[in-house]
Amino acid sequence: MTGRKRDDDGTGHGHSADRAYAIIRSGLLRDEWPAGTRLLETELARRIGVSRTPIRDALRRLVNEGFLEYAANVGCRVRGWGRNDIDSIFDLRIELETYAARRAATRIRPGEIRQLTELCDAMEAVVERSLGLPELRDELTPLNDRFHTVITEAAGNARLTPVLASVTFAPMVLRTFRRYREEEVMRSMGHHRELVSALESANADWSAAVMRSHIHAGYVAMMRDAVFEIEP
Amino acid sequence: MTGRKRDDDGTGHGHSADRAYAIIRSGLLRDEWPAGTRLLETELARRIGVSRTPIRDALRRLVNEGFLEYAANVGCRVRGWGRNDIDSIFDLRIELETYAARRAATRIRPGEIRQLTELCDAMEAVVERSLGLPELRDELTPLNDRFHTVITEAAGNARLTPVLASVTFAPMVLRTFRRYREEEVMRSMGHHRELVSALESANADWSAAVMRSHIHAGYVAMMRDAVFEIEP
DNA sequence: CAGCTCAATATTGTACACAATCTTGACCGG
DNA sequence: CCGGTCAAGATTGTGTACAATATTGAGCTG
Repeated sequence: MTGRKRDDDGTGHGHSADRAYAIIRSGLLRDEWPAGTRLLETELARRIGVSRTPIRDALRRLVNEGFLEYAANVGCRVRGWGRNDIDSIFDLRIELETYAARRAATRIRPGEIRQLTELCDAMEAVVERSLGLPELRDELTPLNDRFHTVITEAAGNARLTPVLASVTFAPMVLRTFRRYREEEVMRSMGHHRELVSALESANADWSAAVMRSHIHAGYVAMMRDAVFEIEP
Repeated sequence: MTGRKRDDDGTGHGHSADRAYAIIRSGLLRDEWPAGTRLLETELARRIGVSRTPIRDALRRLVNEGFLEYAANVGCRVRGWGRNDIDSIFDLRIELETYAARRAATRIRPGEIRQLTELCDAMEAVVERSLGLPELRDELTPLNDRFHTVITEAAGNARLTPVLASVTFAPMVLRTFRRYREEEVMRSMGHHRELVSALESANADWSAAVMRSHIHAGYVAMMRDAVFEIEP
């Protein structure tokens, strides 16, 4: 890890607020609270062992990132998602990541190509190890994340990275690989290798087309057997 | 100057944080502080007449919207804009608003078409009145904003509106009309009318093409005679 | 019994005091 | 004279008390 002595994402505050943010976010990713649950500032403050002030900062960040919904004088609720949210998010990802791949094809540098290749190697090694144990596939998520981030940043649009981060609805996307069938994992790895080839040959249209296929395939896996809540 | 802290409106429950947010945002849009200026919580609290707590909430929102930069234990600075930022933002607007127009063409409802027509009427009335007085063109901004928002929401993608807002609400986009030449204002009004026609005929490709032209034209006006700061 | 009123309670919003951290500038040594 | 060091001041981060507002549920009314 590089020298990051403190929260560095631009909205971080002090130490307590960061800790509260990390703890609450981790609970949300573990589905600790069902959708619609009110997160009470006092209770969180007691559980985490800080005052309400840093809790409020943490909750505001989680609202901004789409984990929670906020209402004045009422507070925060855990956000649920339905078919409509998944459709919206994947639709936007198709637009934005395809745009990123198209631009990256003519801008990416050799060092970034090398990073992508190494990430492919690492992901395939994880796949190899996880053949009978789907839980191990969770290790793919951070590698896949970095793969896409390298392409996003190679696109050379300063605002694209934060926009894409705000679109990617973490609670949902984080578990994508769990829904994949084994052959879909293989196909995903193939897409990654093909993307590297397309980018390396500076072929913008090819790069964009592979990325579009890649995200469509993820959408199908996400929608399969999905059970959605009733939205009020 | 005119900040009266008691009973500022008829609603009676004006939240201090909302009021602080509105006041600071208004100052930022009026270029009250040069880029790089530190906004001190204590001073803002004194000027606005509330405590630091709602000021901090307002500053967090403005950081999230891209008006300010934040550093831990240092506070907020007014964000400056360079050529790279403008390129990035208009590039993203082209992608996202074109996507919105393409989708809206087959989803927009008669009531929304009517709204767009009325907004065109209102904008053209403002243009008429402002022929010799470019300052009056600032009145176009909220109308133009609503025009684009109607199309964005007609696209039927739940996540698109906040994403576009986070890209578009940048301070410089809000001042676009001041940079337009008179014939460019006319062309912009023409684009709006053409968009309504394209949407009304449910022609997705036509709608997308007009929107793309519309934003390209705005980009050219924004870049003309622009003087950029030296970025650190 | 359904629906409403309204007071008691619970929860968020704000103010303020203190702690932690950064910034500034004088002082010192080379 | 220049650069580093460190203490004093300035500014943000956190804790806590109180005010404003929403929620809840009992009691009332038709």
